[in-house]
Amino acid sequence: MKRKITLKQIARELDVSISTVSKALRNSIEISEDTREKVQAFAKLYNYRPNNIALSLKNRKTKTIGVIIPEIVHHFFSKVIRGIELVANKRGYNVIVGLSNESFDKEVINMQMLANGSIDGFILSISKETLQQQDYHHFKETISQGMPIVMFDRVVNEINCDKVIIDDLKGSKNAVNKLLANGCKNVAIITTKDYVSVGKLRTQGYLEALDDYKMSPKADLILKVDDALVSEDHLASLELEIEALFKKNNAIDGVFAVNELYAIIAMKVARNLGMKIPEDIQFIGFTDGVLSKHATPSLTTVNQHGQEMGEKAAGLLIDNLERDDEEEHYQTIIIETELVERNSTK
Amino acid sequence: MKRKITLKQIARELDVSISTVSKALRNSIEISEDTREKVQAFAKLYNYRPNNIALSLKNRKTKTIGVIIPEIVHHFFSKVIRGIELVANKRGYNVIVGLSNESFDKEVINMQMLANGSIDGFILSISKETLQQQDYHHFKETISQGMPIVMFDRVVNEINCDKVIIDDLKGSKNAVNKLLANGCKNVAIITTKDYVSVGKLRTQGYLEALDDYKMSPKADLILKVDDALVSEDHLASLELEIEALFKKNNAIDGVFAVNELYAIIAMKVARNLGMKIPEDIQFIGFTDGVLSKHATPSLTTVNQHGQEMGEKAAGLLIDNLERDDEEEHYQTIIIETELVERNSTK
DNA sequence: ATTCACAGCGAAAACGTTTTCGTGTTGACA
DNA sequence: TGTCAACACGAAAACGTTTTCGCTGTGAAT
Repeated sequence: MKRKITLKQIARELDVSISTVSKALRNSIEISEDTREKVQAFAKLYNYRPNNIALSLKNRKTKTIGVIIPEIVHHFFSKVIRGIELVANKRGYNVIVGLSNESFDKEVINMQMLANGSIDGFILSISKETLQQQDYHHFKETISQGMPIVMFDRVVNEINCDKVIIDDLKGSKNAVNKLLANGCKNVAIITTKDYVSVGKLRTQGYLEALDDYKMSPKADLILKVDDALVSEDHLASLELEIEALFKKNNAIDGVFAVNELYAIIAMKVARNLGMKIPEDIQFIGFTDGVLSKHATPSLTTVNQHGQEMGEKAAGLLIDNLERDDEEEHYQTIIIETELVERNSTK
Repeated sequence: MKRKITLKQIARELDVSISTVSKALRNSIEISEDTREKVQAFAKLYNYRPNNIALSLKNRKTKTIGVIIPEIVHHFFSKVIRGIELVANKRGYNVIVGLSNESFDKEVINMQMLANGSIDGFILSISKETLQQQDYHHFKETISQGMPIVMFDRVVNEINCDKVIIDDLKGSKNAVNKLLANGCKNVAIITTKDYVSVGKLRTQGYLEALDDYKMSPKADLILKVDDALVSEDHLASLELEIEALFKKNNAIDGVFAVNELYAIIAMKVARNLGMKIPEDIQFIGFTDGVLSKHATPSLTTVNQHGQEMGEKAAGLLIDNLERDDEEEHYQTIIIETELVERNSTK
C-alpha cells in the first residue's frame, strides 16, 4: 500500500526544491525545460495528484457545494440533485448531500457541519418543521458569514438570497382550469395544511381558477390533509378521509391534488367506489413522478421540471461564487410548469 | 459580512498566543481557568468553529465518505443513500455523492475527483458500462493507495474489498417458488442481459426454482431485455416485446420480473390482453419501490432492504477507517430479502 | 573590467489547526 | 539565598499546496 505521493517527496527524490516541482508541474517558464520534463515524467510515473484539501486550505475555497434537502427517497428531490450534480460536475464542483429529514434540528446541525469550511455555498429546500416554526436564524447567520445560499422549491420571503421556484399558483390554476374546461362542475382539491408554502399557493391557484369560471368555492370540496399523517404507513387514514370526501359530496367530478401520491390514492378510492376515470371523474396531480406515469389510468400531472430546477440552482450558486464583485443582486428564477396530459383526464 | 473568525484573530484580540487559544478551547489544564473562561467567552460570542479543511489537512482525514452510484432518480439507490447518510451522520461523517450515470468514464472521473484527499473512503455500486467492459483498474488503484472501498449490490469478485449484497439467487428462487406453490404451471421471466450480474443471478434463481418443481425451462418463457432500451422513453418497445411474449405463449400464468418496472409494465400488457390478475396470471417483481405499492393491483415484490444495505455499507467502511490494525480482512455482508405479498399473487 | 539583464532555482510565507517542547515566573523549601 | 517543582504560556513544526521574492551564476554589452 503506497500512500499518495506529495510534492515534498518528489522534490526529495529529484533533489530539487518543492517550489521547483510545483512550478515544473504547472509548466512555469521559470523552470528549464530539462527540469520540467524530468519532474513531469516522475510525477506521471508515480501518478501524482495535488491534494485537494491542501488546495482548499490555500485557496480558501473547496469547489464543493452543499445540498440540504428534506428527503432523498423522493422523485422530485432526487431529480433536483441530478440536475445539481450535472452542472456542478461540469463546472468542476463536487456535491455533498445532507438530509434534514423534514426536521429543524437536523437541518441546523447539517448546515453547521458543512458551513465550517467544507463547502463554498448551499443549495437547499427548507424542511417542513422549519417552515412551521418559522425560525430562519441559521440561514441568516450562514449568509451573514459570507456563504451564499440558493433556495429551491420551498423558499421563504424573509430570507434574502437567490431562489429557484416554480409558479405554484399558475401551475395549479392551469390544472384546475383544465378540469373546468373539460366540463367538471364540482372540482375538489386535496391539499396540505397552509404552513407548507407550496400547499398554500396551490390552493390559491385552485381558488382563482374557480373564480375565473364564476364558481364559488365550497368548503366541502376542500380537503386539507395533515402531512404528518402521511408518513408512509398512515396512508390508510388518508384513504378514509378521501372516501369521506367523496361520500359527503357525491357530485364530485374532478379532483386536483397537490401532489402525486394524493392523486393516486384518490383515484384508487374513486375506483373502489365504482366511479369510472375519466368518464365520471377526472384527476390531476401536482408533481410528475414515476407513479403518475405508470398508474392505471396514467395520471395527468403538473410537471415541475425538477432536474431543471437543480441545474438552475447550481448555475446560480456557482455564478455567485465565481463572481468577484461583491454586490448583492439576488435573483429569483421561476421555472415554468407543464401540464402533462395522460389518461386521467378527458 | 463578517468572515468566519479564526484562532489567530482570537489570539490577536485577546493578546495571547494561538496555542493558548487552541488549548483553552479544548479545556486543557495547561491553561489557567481565567484565561480559559476569557477565551471561551470570546469564542462563543463570535461563534467560533474550527475550520474543517484545516483539520482535515492536519489529521490527514476528512471525515467524509464518497458515494458513487449509477443513478439517483431511482428508489433503490436513494434508499441506500438514506441509509448511508443515516449512519455516516451518526458517526460524524459527511457524505459526498457522485453519479456515474451508468458510464465507465464518469465513474473513473468521479473517483479521481474524490480520491485526491477529499474523502476517506468509497461506497459504490458499479456502473453497467464498467461491468460490461470488465475494466476495474480504477478500483484496484484506489485500494492500492490505501483508500478503502465498500461495494454494494453490483459487485465483482475480482476486487478484494468489503461488500454488501443481497442473495439475488435465493431471493428470486423464493419468489418463483411462491408462484409455483400458488399453482402456476408456466412461469415466464423478464430479465436483463447477462452482463448485469444481478440479472444473471436472478435468472439462475428462476431456473433453480423450476428445477425444484421438476419443471424444465422453456426458452419461450425467458425474455432477456436489453437494458439500454429501457432508458425512459423506449418503454413502448419493451411493451411490444412483452406482448409478443404473451401471445407466443398464451399458457403463461405467472411472471417473475427482475425489477419493479418490468413487472408493472407486464401487468399492464396482461390487463390490456384481457387477463385477470391474479386469477389468470400472477406477478412478482424484484426490488420493492413506490410503484409496486401503489399499482393496481399492488405488486408482490422481493424487498431488497436498500436502506439497510446503505447502513451496513457505511458501518463497514467507517469501522474499517477507524480500525488501526492494518490487517486486511474483508467481509461480505449478505442482506436477506423479503417477499412482500400484495395483490398480484393469490 | 565593470555593469547589467536574465535564466534558473530556492526560501519562506500563507491558509488554520493541533501538539510537542521549551521558557519564564512564581512560591515553597532547605 | 539558592534550588526546584509547578504553573502558565509561547514558539515552532507539521499537514500539502502556491506564489512572491530574492539569490546566484552566466554571458553580453559598455
